[in-house]
Amino acid sequence: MQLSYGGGCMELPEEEEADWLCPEPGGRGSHAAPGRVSSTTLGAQSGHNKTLPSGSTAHRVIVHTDLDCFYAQVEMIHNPELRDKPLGVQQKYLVVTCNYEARRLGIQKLMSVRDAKEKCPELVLVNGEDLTQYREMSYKVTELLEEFSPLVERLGFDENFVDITELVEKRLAQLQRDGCSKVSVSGHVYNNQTVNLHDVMHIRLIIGSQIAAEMREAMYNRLGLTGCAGVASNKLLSKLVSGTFKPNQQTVLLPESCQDLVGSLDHISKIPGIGYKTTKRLELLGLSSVRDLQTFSPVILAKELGVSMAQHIQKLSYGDDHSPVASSGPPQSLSDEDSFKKCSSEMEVKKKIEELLANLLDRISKDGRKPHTIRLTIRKFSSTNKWFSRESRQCPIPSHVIQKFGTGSSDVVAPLVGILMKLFRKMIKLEMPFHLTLLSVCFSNLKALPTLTKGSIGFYLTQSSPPSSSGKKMDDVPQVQVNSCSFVP
DNA sequence: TGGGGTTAT
DNA sequence: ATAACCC
Repeated sequence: MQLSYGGGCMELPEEEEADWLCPEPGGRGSHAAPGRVSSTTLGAQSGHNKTLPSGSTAHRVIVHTDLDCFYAQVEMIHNPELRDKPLGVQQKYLVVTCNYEARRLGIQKLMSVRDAKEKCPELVLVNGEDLTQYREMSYKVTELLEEFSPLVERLGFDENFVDITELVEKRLAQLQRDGCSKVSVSGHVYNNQTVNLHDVMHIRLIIGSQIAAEMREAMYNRLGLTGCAGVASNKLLSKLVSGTFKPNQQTVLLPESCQDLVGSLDHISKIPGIGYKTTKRLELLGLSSVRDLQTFSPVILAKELGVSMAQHIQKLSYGDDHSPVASSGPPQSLSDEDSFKKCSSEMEVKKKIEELLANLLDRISKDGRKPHTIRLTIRKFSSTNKWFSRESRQCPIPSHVIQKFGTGSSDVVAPLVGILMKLFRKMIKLEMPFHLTLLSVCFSNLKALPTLTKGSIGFYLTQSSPPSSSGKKMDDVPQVQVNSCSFVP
């Protein structure tokens, strides 16, 4: 089967199609009570009816989406000439991602530019150190997915989790009302497992696969982006299964294949949530396969990692993950960083900080919210270094500086540079030689502007004393400090 | 090894 | 403030 799109065709695997006889079309209680997921009654096969309480975590349908080589795709949309060429996106000395043309020629993610050029001299490289266009496209994707369900959680710039449980229940109810005829899976079924049309969870997941296909179609038609999707009953599983058929395909996991999926991972470090450090500690305990972790003594594991961590990762090893899809909403922090070979004088530091700050101020003004905390992070050069060690200092932003954020051209730069240089001196003694390889500035504790509702104190204060638009001599005029009031949202 | 992000301690 | 995790 092929789905055709504006710009071409996308291959999708065959549909598995079958009749699904609806036990109880349109009958009793087909409308869900507000606040709860609609009851689903299974006719013929079940001896007991099942009801999902609102917020139940037991029968969720989760989609994980994962764009194909995201940065490279954005660059190709921007410059279609690059379409048919091997393309890599470069940050400093690294090719951080590349298109599939380049992958066919042996280029891999995070390969050094040296190795990449050696492997493939025709490789076209574009600089991807400025993330602006990627970030913008990334949020367009998240917003598109939010049209399906408000429960969308971002993971990096190119992945999202969507909890579509309620949407699935609606469609299920609609199918039953229609006296439904057919339900067919979209995309792959993990393990080629046979769908049991008398199993409601199978039906839910199949409906989920259709929704996932609609999501991918919308991403392609409206944004020009291709990607993978995985459908399963929790975040962990949806993420693991989305990667099983790689470029631009989707896969649904039925519950019976869960153990096969986690068992297919060749190492515990492949479980999302088990990172570098935990992997090392588990290896010291002699654990390397997922089965090793599943069958290891929980008591001894807890002695090494603490009860909480131990229970958490052991559950993960079974494919158990009850963590909710937490809507990301707008970002919690905005940061800008730059790495370099060497920075060793206060003047250079100040210059870099001013650059980072200028970019951040631009971004924060578009965001609309105001940061109440600022942080400076550095990385010191060290040959024997534990290689990624950063130090940071943060402080509140004075309220009189916060005021000046939204208001266009006001001079917020000087006081912030002052603050950042003070933070810098807390970490670096200027009388000692230093050698930095990274500087980063971060705005956090972002607060929405107070909403001026009729009746609020803020409303009348700003009505009687509107902000001056002169922008220059605001310091002479006593300003109403709306943001520092205790009634901000 | 980049340039971002998040949550837990 | 750092350390862990994710991409």
